[in-house]
Amino acid sequence: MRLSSLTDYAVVLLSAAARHCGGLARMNATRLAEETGVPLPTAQKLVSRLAAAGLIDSTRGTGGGIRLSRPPATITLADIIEAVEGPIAMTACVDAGHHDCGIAGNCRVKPHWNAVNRAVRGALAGVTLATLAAEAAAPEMMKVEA
Amino acid sequence: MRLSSLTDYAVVLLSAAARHCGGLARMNATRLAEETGVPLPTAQKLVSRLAAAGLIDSTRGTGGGIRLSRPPATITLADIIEAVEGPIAMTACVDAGHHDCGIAGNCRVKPHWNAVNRAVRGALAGVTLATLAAEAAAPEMMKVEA
DNA sequence: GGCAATCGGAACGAATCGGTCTGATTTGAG
DNA sequence: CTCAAATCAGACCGATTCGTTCCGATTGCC
Repeated sequence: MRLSSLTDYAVVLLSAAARHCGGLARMNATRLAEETGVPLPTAQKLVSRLAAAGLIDSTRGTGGGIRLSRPPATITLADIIEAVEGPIAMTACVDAGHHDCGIAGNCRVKPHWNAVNRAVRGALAGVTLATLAAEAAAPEMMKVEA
Repeated sequence: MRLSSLTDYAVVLLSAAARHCGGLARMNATRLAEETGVPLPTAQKLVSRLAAAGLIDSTRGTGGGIRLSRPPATITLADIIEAVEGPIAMTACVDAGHHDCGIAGNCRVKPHWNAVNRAVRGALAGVTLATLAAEAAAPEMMKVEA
């Protein structure tokens, strides 16, 4: 129940991009890496995936770079996670294409997984990049959940 | 963003246990494995973890077995996930004891992760074992989210 | 006191994830 | 028009984690 560190990096990179003129200015992966501390090769890899998912527009060549393809308020955490890790499927049952579950017919829990899936995805879709890029959080958010 | 297959198995096992006399009758790992299709060694391992987490009471020796330590309605999906996978921490930042994040001070996203964490955990805590063990789901729940 | 059955922990193998390197493509200057 | 610099894009390799399997410790019955 932990999202990969690549996803964490992706959020950091996108937040940094969003903070620069609201993401309208053209950035490149190298500068984003320097600014955030994310290793450059990793940042390049993430840029590729995010571009493939349509979250950012990338332009090659000298003077090229990347840019958010949508306003930060319309990019949700669920979008970012799906772009980096693939579809949000809590169990293999839910993921289309994986029907090799040994339990199969006996599994009486399977019908409930989709509801769980939607609940989690809904929670993630409620967080936008605009929120994540905000400078300071409310004090209550600073408290570490023990 | 997918919970491990062990967690999936744990939910199946606990649901099966809950269905037998509301979990009051004493079951053993072998029978649960036969009934659900979960491999026996895996079921045994899960029983150990669930017992260590206090979700079930286990008794060794001939005629021993396991039993839910609480009513199914008071056991949430979040409890099961934490028992099998450990604390629900979406990022390494949130998990206490892991402070080796290379970004550290520069990371302006970190304050927001706890809020995300609580949102996801809240969604999981809203699903109880009693719900998961119910025989049939509403028709809308059967629809696969493409 | 011996035996059988059960849970509990430790070791092995496999798969996925993260990081690095090299190549293809485009723009700008000369 | 040609060359060169800069950028994104894809392929390879090592490392960590996950899942499985096997063996030992403990308990109750005979």
